[in-house]
Amino acid sequence: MTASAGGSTLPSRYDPAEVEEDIYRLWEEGRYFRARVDCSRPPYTIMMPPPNVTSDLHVGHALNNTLQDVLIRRARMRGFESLWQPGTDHAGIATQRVVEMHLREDRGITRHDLGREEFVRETWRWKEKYEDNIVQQLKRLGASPDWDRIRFTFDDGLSRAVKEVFVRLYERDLIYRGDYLINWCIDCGTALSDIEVEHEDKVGRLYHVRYPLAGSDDHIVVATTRPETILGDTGMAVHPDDGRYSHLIGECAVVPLMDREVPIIADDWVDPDFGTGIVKVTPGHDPNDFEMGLRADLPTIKVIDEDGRMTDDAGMYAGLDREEARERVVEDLKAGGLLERIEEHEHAVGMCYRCDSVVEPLVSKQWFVRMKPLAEPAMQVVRDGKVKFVPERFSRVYLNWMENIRDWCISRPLWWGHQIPAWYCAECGEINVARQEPEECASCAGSELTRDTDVLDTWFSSALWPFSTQGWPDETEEMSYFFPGDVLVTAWDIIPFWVARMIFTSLEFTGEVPFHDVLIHGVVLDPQGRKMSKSLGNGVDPLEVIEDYGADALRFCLLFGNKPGNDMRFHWDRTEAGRNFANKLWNACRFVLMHLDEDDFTPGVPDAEELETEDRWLLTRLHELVETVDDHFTGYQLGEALREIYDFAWSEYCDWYIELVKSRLAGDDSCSRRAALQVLYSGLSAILRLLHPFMPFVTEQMWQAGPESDEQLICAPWPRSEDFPVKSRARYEMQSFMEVIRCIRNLRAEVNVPPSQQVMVQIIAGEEDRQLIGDLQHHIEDMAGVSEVQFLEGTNDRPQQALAGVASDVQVFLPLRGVIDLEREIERLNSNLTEVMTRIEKSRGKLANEDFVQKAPREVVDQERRRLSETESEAEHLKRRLAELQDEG
RNA sequence: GGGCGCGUAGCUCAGUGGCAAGAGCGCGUGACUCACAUUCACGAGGUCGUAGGUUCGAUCCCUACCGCGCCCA
Repeated sequence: MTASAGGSTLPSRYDPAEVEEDIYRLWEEGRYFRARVDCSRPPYTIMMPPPNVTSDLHVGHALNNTLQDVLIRRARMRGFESLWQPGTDHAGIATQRVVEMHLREDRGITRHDLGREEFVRETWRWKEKYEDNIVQQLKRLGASPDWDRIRFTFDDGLSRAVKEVFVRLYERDLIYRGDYLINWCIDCGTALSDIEVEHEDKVGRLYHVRYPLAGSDDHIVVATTRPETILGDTGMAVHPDDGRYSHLIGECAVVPLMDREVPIIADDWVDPDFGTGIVKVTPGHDPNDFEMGLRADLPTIKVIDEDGRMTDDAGMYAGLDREEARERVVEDLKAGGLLERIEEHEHAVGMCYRCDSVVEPLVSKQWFVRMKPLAEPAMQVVRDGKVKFVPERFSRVYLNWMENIRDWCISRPLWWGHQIPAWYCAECGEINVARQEPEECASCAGSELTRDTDVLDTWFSSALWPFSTQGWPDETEEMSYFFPGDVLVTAWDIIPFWVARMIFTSLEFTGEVPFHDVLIHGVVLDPQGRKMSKSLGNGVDPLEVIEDYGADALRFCLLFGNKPGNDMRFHWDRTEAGRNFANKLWNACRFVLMHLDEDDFTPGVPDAEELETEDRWLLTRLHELVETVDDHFTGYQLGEALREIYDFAWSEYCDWYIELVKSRLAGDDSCSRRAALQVLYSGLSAILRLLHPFMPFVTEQMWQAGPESDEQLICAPWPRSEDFPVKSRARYEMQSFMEVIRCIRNLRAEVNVPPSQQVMVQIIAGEEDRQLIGDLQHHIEDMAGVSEVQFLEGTNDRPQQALAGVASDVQVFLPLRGVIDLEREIERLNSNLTEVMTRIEKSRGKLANEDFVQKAPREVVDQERRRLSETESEAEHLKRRLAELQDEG
């Protein structure tokens, strides 16, 4: 693959399937993804959000990783020592569930048939398989992380970090164990943290129940949506300022069906407007009631157990399923005349975010992280801008969550995960938390120690990802060089799950933020705007897209027109646009290379005196393009950056510049030809380099066929705007020229002159324009199918049988005797004139406004004046032409 | 109840306090033009959700409202 291979040997269509695998191998063999500690260079670090080993990747992962790959590839080209840290997540409960399902379906057994050790071994096998799939998928996508550094949240090193963090937090009294109200998913058989519960509004029933007052014939009425929890009531509550009930505070009520006397207390939390203004307090099964119970020192009674059955404390309802119990309780209340009425009522029901079943709040002995002291500094770094969210609004989501944070329940009764490093002493009951299994109890020296069987919430280990992957708790070179990371790229839905937790653990254990920027992207939805899900079967498999359209097309589709933070719908249309664009580039490259082979060629920008107008224009535009693209990158506006490059490459480079230089390439002037080639190649080279982070395969493939293939594109230097000289005059000239071309093409189309038919064009223009057009005359002939350009004096010999058009102060005539329909021509010119006149009116209106002229910036006013004078001359020319035609007719 | 986002061309979406507001797809007309029909040229299509306000100037900033979606409680 050298320069001599040339463009002519390349097929006329880009076939991604043909090249992607080879190109990826080329990068891997060149070890370009590798990041080394190199203090002579600045580092740039991105931590890949580790995908779960539960299953293959979906397009959401494709978006997430494409964004990261774009950033890391550009950083690499800009000379940073760029680490993209890859890895996967053991995803405790999710993985355990899929493996269990697999065992059930394939072998008809449960995890209990295997036993804990064997089940964990089985799950490791699952992990190996899916991690491998995930890696293969990422490679197909073109992702360029440092594969040598791949980590897993459950590997030895990370497990050591998890243990270390647990022990230290315990020693600092930031982890504790106790009986508290938690969310329990009966179907998953596990505790859930607050954020794993989703609230859904459902229409249910509100039962108004009579509670007799102790020592009185009177009763009070309480509204509840969960009558079965009456069995666990240990108090009643009213708002302290609620005058209706102040006399009841301190009295007792009798819990129906249980004959238990419970106190009536006052608590601020009670909403006087809800129901009757009196609530029952069930500390064992409601989070708010639990808090109230603590405040008023009420006992806690657990009437529903972890299987969803009523406990012995539920009296005669013991053993019933909670649903059955509800029915029975309602019947019995009715029978006892204690049910006043039932009404329909909409209320939020907590559902497990994983299995969608109704969560049971219950009191259970679990491990917790004390959040308040950890949250405070984690909020501060965001308020101070040490961690910046893009878009900024997500910092509010983060702060809002942190402000209302409750202690984090971290224990899970699972087998797949980091087992909690706590041993209980059979003799004295002491909890021994240690990095290694203790030989004896620290308190009583007893030797009978049993380890807690629970494991930690997966997110506990994910929270350490930014530093545990770098060798922490050891003081590694990596820690001091690559940490903290530069940017984290993730979807908004895991800000609380993951982003927040990384920030506070990182601050607690390293004293630093884990990353400086957080780029938030949206969720990829199906074409109808629904979330992709397995149950709907509307998911899009990234591999399928890659196979049909190529990885670059998929990446294009995910990036083009996508704005940070906004969700996006997946559209095959856009994938097709990506494929077409790749093909367009491919062909542009073929064209350039085809001409490069003919003599030896050195890349570079020619001397100023060798440049033609179009060359100066292209170089100027390249200068602007690089600046704009860099600006967009600074703001993480990757979609906009891509759009800029796309527009430039397709419209300006291909449609205009290439067309303009064709004649020079075919001509005899070797000096002009050489200059054209150099500018042509400069443009192509810049486009390939700018586009490489977005569409790495096709760009690398074309680079390999070009004259600089001794170096791979992946490590070629990122373009600098100062490499391209700016000539604003050229931009102005080209604009005028393009207007003239469009005008001619327009007139031709007006009367359906086919491209094959050459026409003669007559032009009337002022001295300056005439000079300009004269210089570019040959281009006009090439690009508008013109056989000859004649310049006319404005006053005499104005053409009669001709179509007329105006571009600013230039009048263009197509003398087409015989095909002109006078009526239609007059009509057309009239409608042009009307449009021009409205513009003039608008412009004059503005300039007539004193305030505008005085207060608007000088440039804006000047620009408006220029615009007016141009439009006025257009109107003049149109009017004159109309007059001529009307005389004729 | 609190917070957030969205509403711009037929569809999906970008965008900006000041050009005649853009793209992709779709649509209409013409062309197999020697890099590319996964193409080229030309065109149609928008009161930038509604009503006020700030401003010399608002699609953009502010307020209210309507419609859609999301998050938190």
